[in-house]
Amino acid sequence: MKEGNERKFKLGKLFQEYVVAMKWSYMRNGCFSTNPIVNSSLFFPLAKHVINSSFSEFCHFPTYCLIHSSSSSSNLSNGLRNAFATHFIHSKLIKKGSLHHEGSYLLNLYIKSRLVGDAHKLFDEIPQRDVRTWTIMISGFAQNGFFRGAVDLFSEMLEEGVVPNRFTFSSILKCCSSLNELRMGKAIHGWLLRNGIVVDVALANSILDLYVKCHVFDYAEGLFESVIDKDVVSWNIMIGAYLRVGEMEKSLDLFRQLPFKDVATWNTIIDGHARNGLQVAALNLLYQMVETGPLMNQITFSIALVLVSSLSILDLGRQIHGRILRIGIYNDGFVRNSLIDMYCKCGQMEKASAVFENFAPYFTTKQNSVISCDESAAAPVTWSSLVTGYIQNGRSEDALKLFLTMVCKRIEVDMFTLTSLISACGNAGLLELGQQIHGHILKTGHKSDVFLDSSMVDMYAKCGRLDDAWSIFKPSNCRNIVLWTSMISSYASHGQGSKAIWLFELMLNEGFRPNEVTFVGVLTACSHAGLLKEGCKYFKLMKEVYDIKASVEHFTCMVDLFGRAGRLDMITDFIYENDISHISAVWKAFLSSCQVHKNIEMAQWVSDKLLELEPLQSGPYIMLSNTCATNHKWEEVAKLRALMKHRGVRKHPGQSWI
DNA sequence: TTAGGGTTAG
Repeated sequence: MKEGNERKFKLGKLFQEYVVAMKWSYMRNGCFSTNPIVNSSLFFPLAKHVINSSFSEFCHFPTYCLIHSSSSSSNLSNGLRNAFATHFIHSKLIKKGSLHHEGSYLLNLYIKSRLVGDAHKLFDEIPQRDVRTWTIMISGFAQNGFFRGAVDLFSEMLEEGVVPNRFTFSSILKCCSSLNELRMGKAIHGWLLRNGIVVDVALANSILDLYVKCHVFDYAEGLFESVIDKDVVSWNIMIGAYLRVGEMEKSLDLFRQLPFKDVATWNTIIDGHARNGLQVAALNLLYQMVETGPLMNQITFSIALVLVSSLSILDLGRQIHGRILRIGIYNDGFVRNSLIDMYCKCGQMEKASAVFENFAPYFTTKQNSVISCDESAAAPVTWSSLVTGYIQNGRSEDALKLFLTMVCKRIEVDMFTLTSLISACGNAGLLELGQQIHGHILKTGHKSDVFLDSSMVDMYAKCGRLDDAWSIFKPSNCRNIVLWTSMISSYASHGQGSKAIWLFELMLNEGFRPNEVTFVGVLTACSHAGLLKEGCKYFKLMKEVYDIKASVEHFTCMVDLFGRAGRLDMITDFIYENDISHISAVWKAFLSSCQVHKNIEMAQWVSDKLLELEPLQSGPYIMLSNTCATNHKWEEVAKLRALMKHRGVRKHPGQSWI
């Protein structure tokens, strides 16, 4: 037998053993019936493929198998299949004693199966490691997000005297941009130039990406201009760069100049518009893509669904859902999650949970302890989306039930979910549950997170525990404007105006720039503490120093401020000076001030203004009627009630939990 | 080169 044929024969034998072992494993996991490999229509073409292929192709066999089975409704995880196959092949190679020759193939396979730890162990066992071996390991680390590890490996490699190649550099440059290590990246760029290394397009693109990610635009533009054989990737990087900093004209200019736009070009430009608040333009671009552009991929669908969510066009969302089903990319984790998120944001919780339920088998397989790397990474996002969806749709109870299910199923509850849950506890006044979740966070030793801290401060404050809120805020080492605002607003809502202002001044001293919400907190603090002068000062500061346009919330705070200070006369001037007489919320605040000060004439005038804006709302009638009642004007009260009845305005009675 | 979930006001 010729050497080549012998090799094929051996591979065929190996394949048979593999299939037998795999079947056994499926049976043990109770997944036999759903196993696509036992389906004969798949089995024979695959067998043929493997027997005719080289060893390296054989190593990709599980991936190949996965591509074919991913559109069927297999509930067996891909990662498991890959991991199993990889371990199996590894054991065979050890028996054959050919780890020496085939080591880098196997290493590649471990990386593809995302078994980075196993790959590293194998890497240490391989006796002779060349550039190839090192590069597979380094890029494997980089692909799986272990950027520091990759950089450490890189320096080890240099110490051992192995000379890196283009691929090594490309991987390391990716790490530099992810770690924001501009200096290291620049050093590598310089080294390449000094040593006359041929910088091909791919490598140039890595450098371009580094400069873009590290925000050195002049370098990026210079490099972009100087690269002669630019490919579509180079263009896409530059287009994306301009979009990220809001340079819409520049990005569109490049977009128009580019003759061959690929799917990534379109995805970049559509998403970039959406992220810059230009949703309608993004939608038009999407339509343009459907008509004249390349075929949409799963990323396009994901982007489109996010766009639909922000525009709340449920019909379009449904159409996209249909298209996703037809194309058969329903199993993509991102697409699935965007779909759930879209239904949540459009208030369609039933639809959202239906999509979620369709994937339930993925998660229940955990009982059989088969959950893959891919799915364990995707699952918490999906759960989190649904939990958050329930909370945002005011269904805290459903959210909490789902949370309990997650705990029972031992699905990792990540920071995103915990943040939403804490916020829900705050809104519902569920102090005990909030404390339990807080305890859970402390026990599991999650890292400090500014989102979580903000919602925790808010939760404790809303549940009346200002001291606990402070004890979260004080030691926090990752303060941002939202966290400061939460604490300032907490003091404000507890009537501790001077403390809120003290904290605000402290924040300014530390160099934080207040946003519109911060000023709502500060103005509320002033109004609750009767600090008329300070309130006016900060309102001016907001507009003149921080260039923040006053919104309805700020105006109502100001009206409230004048009202509580008993300066009803100032309110009218304020309303006309700021040209806000068309905003009903302002008049409502005014009316409630009239009620507090028992000023019946003013209340009458204000409620007339309010009724011009909202003739069918019960609020103005009720508030005016209450003002009359506090002044014992019972005839007026009766007249108002009659008028309401005549105009068909109904007041829904309030209800209390107590 | 391109994609998903979280915090603060009223």
